Amino acid sequence: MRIGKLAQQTGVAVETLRYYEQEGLLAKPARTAANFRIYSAEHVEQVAFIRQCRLLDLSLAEIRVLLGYKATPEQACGEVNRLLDQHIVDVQERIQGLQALEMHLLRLRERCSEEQAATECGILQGLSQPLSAPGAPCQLGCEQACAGQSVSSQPVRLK
Amino acid sequence: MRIGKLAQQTGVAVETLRYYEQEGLLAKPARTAANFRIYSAEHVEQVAFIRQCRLLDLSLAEIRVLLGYKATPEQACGEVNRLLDQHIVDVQERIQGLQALEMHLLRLRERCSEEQAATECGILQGLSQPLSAPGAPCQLGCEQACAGQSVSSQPVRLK
DNA sequence: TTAAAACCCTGTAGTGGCTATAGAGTCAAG
DNA sequence: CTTGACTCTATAGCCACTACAGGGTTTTAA
Repeated sequence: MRIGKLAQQTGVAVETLRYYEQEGLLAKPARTAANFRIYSAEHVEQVAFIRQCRLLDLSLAEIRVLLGYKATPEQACGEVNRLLDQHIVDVQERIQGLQALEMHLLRLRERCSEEQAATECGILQGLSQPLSAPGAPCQLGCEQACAGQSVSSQPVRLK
Repeated sequence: MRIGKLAQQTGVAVETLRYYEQEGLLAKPARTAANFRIYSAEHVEQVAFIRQCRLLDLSLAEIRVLLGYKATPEQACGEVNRLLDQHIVDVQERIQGLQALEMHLLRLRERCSEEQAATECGILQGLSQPLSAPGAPCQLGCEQACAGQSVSSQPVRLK
């Protein structure tokens, strides 16, 4: 099958398939005399695997590792477990960072409920407040609600 | 003050400050005879504002809009409210996407509890399963636990 | 006084995971 | 024989930085 059909069957864009091949995730397919890529059932399976991993937000580097373990089945899969455990921790940390962020945004949003001149806008005022000293509870005027939940001085890794 | 001190005071890297200037977020400062940037107290305030916004994960484009409203204070701030509301919705959607992702990852992780050959590994097996038809409950073997919570066919916008 | 260290400048390339062109060639249907 | 759909390579763009390279300037200490 040619690349368009593989894209259709797997739900992965044609350009992305070429990109995966370039990145060494997808085995190089045979070519026709006119240099068109020709894929087999194994390629379909491989793309499905990659796609599953991407839906779980594994990076291409992590997927490369997993593909390595698939290729050498005699190897113990402890590394697979560790990789997944670490990924789960990463996801959980991102969730926590985003939840703290959400709370700060909601508090900030409360400060301006109606249309008014920008000088009066509690939101712009809240955003204009200078950085508090390290250890201060909250930079956005939500001391009660956000007690102890200060915005970190380094942006959280949210992606 | 020179760029290094501004960086120190605001907690924003020197290169990032130059980048913000290039992107039109930070007003161009005066220069010494030797072409060094010289910043004023207003610059400090502006960088603090930008940093606050970045800590709240607002994009540089969004910050540009907010800076515009700060510069024209007579304008009503309804747009500010709408921008923030949309950003809150975005964050909430990201949280939901990540929580669904976390559940799928935990279910997948349950499938392999010990060291064994990769061929036996429930995780690699789970990741190898072909894409299910649209509407199927779960592609990872967690039909009970994830009932109705199928992994979306498009990757969630997690960033 | 002079040497070293610390700072600053511009410009460019890299990150990840695609996406979107440009400009060309190939193939199937009418 | 032409039209349209498909394919090819190569390159640039996205975001918000980060990290050089290769120079110039200022400060500090011997």
